[in-house]
Amino acid sequence: MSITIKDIAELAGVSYSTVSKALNNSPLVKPNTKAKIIRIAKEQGYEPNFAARRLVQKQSHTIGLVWPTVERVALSTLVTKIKEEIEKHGYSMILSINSASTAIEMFKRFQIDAVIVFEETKQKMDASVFANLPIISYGTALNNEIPFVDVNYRQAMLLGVKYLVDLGHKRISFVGDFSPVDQRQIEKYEGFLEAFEKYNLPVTPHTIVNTGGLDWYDGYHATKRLVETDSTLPTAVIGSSYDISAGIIRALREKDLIIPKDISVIGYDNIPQMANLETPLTSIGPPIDVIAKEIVTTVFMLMDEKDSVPTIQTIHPELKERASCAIAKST
Amino acid sequence: MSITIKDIAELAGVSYSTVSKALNNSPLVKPNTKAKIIRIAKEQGYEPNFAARRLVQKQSHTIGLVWPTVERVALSTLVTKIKEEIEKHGYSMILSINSASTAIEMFKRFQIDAVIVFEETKQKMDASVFANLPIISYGTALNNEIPFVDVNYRQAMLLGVKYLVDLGHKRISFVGDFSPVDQRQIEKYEGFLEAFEKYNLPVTPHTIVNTGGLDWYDGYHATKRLVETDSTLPTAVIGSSYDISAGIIRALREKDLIIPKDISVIGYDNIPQMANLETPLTSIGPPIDVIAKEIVTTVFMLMDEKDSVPTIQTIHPELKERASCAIAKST
DNA sequence: CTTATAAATAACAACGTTGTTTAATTATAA
DNA sequence: TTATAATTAAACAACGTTGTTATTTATAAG
Repeated sequence: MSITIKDIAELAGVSYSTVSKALNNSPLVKPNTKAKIIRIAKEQGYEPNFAARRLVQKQSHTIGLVWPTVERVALSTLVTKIKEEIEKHGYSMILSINSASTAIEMFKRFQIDAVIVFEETKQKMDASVFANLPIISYGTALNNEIPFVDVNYRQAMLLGVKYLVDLGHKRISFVGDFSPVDQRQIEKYEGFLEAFEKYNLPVTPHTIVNTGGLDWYDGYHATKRLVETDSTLPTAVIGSSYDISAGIIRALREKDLIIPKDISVIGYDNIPQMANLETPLTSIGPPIDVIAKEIVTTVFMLMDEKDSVPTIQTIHPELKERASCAIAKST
Repeated sequence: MSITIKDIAELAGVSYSTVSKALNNSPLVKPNTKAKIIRIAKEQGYEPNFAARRLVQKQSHTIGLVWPTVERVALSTLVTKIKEEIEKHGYSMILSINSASTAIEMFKRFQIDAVIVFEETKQKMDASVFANLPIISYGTALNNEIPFVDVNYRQAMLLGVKYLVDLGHKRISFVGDFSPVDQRQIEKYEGFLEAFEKYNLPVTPHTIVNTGGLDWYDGYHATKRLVETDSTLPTAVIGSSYDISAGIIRALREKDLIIPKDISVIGYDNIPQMANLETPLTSIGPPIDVIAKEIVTTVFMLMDEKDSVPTIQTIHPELKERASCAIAKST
């Protein structure tokens, strides 16, 4: 049996309501008694029962994050950032790796104040599951009722292509996976094509390189194939993700192509790790802290007043210059 | 204001205690009334208040997992497995990426029934933090009071070396990171040396290859260095982790060395992903499900009766044959 | 010295459940 | 019928807090 405010009340010779006030640092109790009560509480190793507290105050000051695909590293940086952001608001974050609906059920048991969902695939979820619960999704729109924080992938590609064009590049390749399951990858691909059209760039058989996967070696193999053809090489390459870009760099280096002297490279995913690659990579996409901040801000807005939040919120990408791009050699 | 059993009682024309019993499927209420109450509850979208329930029943049927280093993929498979194992016991799992002591504080607020800690570095934690809380650690001993599930890395290396020796190999290399911070890596290294001595194998400058890091490219570079020397190549290589082994395979393939015809490879980390590498890799270490099961079993033992659990529990490794080892060519 | 006023504490009613006790109803046997 | 047992439902006391209201005690004003 753990110790309660009643036990402390007894020991201090006051009523338990006084103990409650003292421990909550209420001005309604005399400094003397307050000090004494706090002392006794500490001595006795008192730990508040949060179930009881939550029964009367409705909030838990905790936000739940649903993250069923822990195996995907890409998001882990974002998760960490979101946690930090949440803590700035004086809240805690808790994680579940269950599917969205199971996770939400569990979070409700813990009287979580709001939920953030990272889910790769669109879920059919009964509206009753998230009724009266501030909830937001990132990555995939779960449902048209649930506010959704999105990234403008097309604009990111436009940004990247424009940057390269401004440096004088014309032969640009896109190395990415555009398997039909992942909407985000497709948007990157389409964004690239859009930009290509906009800048009137020449499409060749090597403009688009399909990796067929999202791992580093998928990018590696694809790039290997690209650079081993006899035709003229591109002067710049855009990789569709952090991992793929790592593979690209590896393959280029093996061919003794020097970045950015011989070839320029841009990678999608604006994360700090980009700087740690063999060549620090110029990257596109919203900086990870911007995404984190946006998500967290939206959640808190949602908790304040449900109606003020737009259903879709789009984050705009930025370009972060590092050391992997140079002016195109005049060919 | 959400709906409570009292509201349902009113609607059903019974007392709230009857509603409670009906919803808990107690035999003390007539099937008729029970059905009616359940129907009304469903109609009204009743959701139990778990804070209230927990106030009277002390258990939450949830286990917390502290996992401060989400960025490390290696463990994510294990985390997923542990979750499944916990669910087999009818419990839920919840995650925190905070440091151990912060996470435990939060878990206590949620009346978590037990805690599992994955922590890379030894923590100094006040005993009061985990007093009266079933807690267990994996990976690193947190504290001599907290039961600790360990892996016998030395034995794993012995197993691997023995297996290769039995296949006739004599020139075996160990590719791994033994930076002084990670105790586990060091034990693998020492285990390898121990085995080498036991089987009287010849130590050469290439017996031990230090990667200086745990990423795939660390293994890749190290192996590259190894195979590009002029001296006689080893006939077998042991990689100290999944990622490093992936790098080893890549480097060997690039040198047109065929696995296992030209060279045999064993990787530490007995995870299913080993089968998906370019060459399915024979691996050593406790199978991930065995580790998960051991951890979860220990936690439940701990919840039952605290004293029955030994402070250190060692899991023994196994060798999983796949396609990466062959009989040594007679040189 | 009252008496009004402020400060400090005590008392008590929530919060939404569960589990135990008590009461009311119904069925069964004498 | 009536006493008795079995079934069903109601009543009530927890669980450990917080917040509101009531009471006591100290302080100041007249």
